[in-house]
Amino acid sequence: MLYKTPYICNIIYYSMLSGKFAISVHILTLLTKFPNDYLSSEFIAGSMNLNPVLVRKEIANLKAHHIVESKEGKNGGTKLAVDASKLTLKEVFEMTFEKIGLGYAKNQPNPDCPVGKKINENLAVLYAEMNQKVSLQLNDVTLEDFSAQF
Amino acid sequence: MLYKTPYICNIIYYSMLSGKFAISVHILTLLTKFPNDYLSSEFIAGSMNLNPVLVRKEIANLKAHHIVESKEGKNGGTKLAVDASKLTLKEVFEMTFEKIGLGYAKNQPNPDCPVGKKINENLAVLYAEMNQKVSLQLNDVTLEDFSAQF
DNA sequence: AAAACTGTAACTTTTTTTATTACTAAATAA
DNA sequence: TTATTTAGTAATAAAAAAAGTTACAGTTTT
Repeated sequence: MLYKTPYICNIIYYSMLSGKFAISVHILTLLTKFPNDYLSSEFIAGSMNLNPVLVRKEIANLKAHHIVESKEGKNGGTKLAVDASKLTLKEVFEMTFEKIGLGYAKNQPNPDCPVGKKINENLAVLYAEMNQKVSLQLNDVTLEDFSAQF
Repeated sequence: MLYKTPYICNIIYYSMLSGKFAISVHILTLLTKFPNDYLSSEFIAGSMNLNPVLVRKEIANLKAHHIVESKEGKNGGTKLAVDASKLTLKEVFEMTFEKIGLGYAKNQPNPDCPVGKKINENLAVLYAEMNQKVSLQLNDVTLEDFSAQF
């Protein structure tokens, strides 16, 4: 009897690409430039010099947000599912789960120290304001605007 | 004959702490709270739950910018060298070499693709504007303001 | 002279990111 | 109807980055 892998993944493992926003914007710009074609992950990966599997993972996220659609099989690929003039970079920003900020120390600070106890909370307030300002900025740039620069 | 290490380091190796800004702000807040004491790296590390050597490395950077001073030897440590009401978080931001942004894809994009060729340049323009807005925000917060929250 | 610090080099370990391999499923075209 | 191309995704491996550790020279203070 042949053992067949059951094609199930219990461990939810998702590569956390460091530049998710940059990668998503790159993908979306390409799709905007070729609005009538289904672009393959291989082609997109070629423009980004990135592994095609990682491109497909990012596309999976964009698909979950219904801004692109894919077609499997020969001549398959991905194309834009929305109007580039209607999609703002703020929406892309939110889809990539990214947050602006200047980081937190990795370890949990000492709760017995008055500073340690509240440092992350106070930094969070500072960073929240940053996010608000950045969101306003990104809300003014549509994918069409951004793509028109190329 | 005993071999003695020559106390020279040719390879410039500097741990690139991910939350340099957060760590520096934490250190500076502690120094502001205890303006009359030289705080040891051990003490600071205890509040941050971080290795003392890493604290000393961050302090080295702050020293290079002349905003703190250290004293070696017994009862030594670090204290603020400037007025907390004169130092803004924008200055700290700049000292930690941090830049706001949403990242770049790690690999160099394909220069033969019109999008790959210009993607980083166009993202940089976007990010530059973000930095400007964030700088304006941080310029309004002094170390004294921030520390007063604790 | 002992003790308590800073400063910093040289590793080591851990964690995070990125890449690869492998295979299922789907769609197309010859 | 069969070969081919493509998406989707699991599992693993490799590479890179971050954090931690050890060790010790040099400084002050007591």
